Amino acid sequence: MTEQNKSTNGAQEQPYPPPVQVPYPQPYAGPYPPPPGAGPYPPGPYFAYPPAPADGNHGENGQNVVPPGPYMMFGPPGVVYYPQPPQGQAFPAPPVSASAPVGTKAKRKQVKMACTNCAAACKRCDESRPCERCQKYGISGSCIDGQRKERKKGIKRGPYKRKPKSHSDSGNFSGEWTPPGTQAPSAPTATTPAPSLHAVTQFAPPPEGYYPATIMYPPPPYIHPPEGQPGADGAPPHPNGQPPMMPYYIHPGAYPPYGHYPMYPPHMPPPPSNTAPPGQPPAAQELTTVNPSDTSKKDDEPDAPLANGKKRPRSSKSGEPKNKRSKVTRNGKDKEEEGTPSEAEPSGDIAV
DNA sequence: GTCCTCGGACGGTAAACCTA
DNA sequence: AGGTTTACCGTCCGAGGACC
Repeated sequence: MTEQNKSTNGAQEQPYPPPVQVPYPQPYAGPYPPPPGAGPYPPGPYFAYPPAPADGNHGENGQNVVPPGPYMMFGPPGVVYYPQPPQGQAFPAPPVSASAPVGTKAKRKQVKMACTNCAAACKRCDESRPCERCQKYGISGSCIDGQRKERKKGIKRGPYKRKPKSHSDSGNFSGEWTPPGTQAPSAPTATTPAPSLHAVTQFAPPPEGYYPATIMYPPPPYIHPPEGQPGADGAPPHPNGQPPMMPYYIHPGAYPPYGHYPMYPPHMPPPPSNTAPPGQPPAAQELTTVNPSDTSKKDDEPDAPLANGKKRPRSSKSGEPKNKRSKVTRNGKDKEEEGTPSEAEPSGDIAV
């Protein structure tokens, strides 16, 4: 849960765990799910993120027109109801406290190649040339792409540690997804409808601010529709009459927080003793992947962020004289010598 | 108060490794 | 051969010092 500790992106710090009750103006009034408070668990409301439109509900440009949530859900840990509202109805806007996720921010998007000026100033660049920043500072003439170093070759490595395979075949949602940009199966689309039982890992990663829960099961009051028939709530058909297992994403403002949900697959007995009661984080290992962004930064574990979420203090700030535009790169090479724009930049430094 | 610097977190991706 | 894992290398956020 290191992401929790990371940047808050200006969002207010909120206590952990978040308040149990998140005010919600208009409880969902459809035939399904049942009203809050139906079970021996906190009445919610909770919020979840729908994996994809099950009915191929897409916009004109093929864009997913299902609102990104948050959606309402109810139930005890491990149980989330289908979030679809009744036909023609929309869920009310989430409470403000829930729409400003705790400790989250949009994933940083990098340009493929920053211009030499931006690279030297360690500032955001864009694809255009001259880039926006260079235009702003009137140095368009020197706004050129740098030269990318060739990658080292022939470096031997030790044996790889294979990651445990997730059992998506049996419907288990591992709580992980393939990182975007890799060989990830694409999110369900109009042509590839949302799966319901297997291949639950084929959903897109949760939006920023949401956290993966585990497979979700319908609550006891739910009556499964006949095999292959959509539920009255619009839920997708249930193969073999089994309950749908869908990964949902827990909003940080939800309760219980941070997706600490034990799994109760139908073919497995629920964890007996070490399962925490609703609202309590269960014993470790229940859901290891809690945050999407935690997949990165594995090559240097000791570099983990400080416990308080702050960056470690700068090492060279202790009265050491600043060496203007003399940034030493990771490989020990001084950028100054690589023809960085210390002279390309007119009238001294333009870093912003 | 604004500007500027730059440490280091983060992201992209190629190379090395693994498995069918 | 194709998929997975690792780690190199670049980008750029954001804290904090410098400057006006």
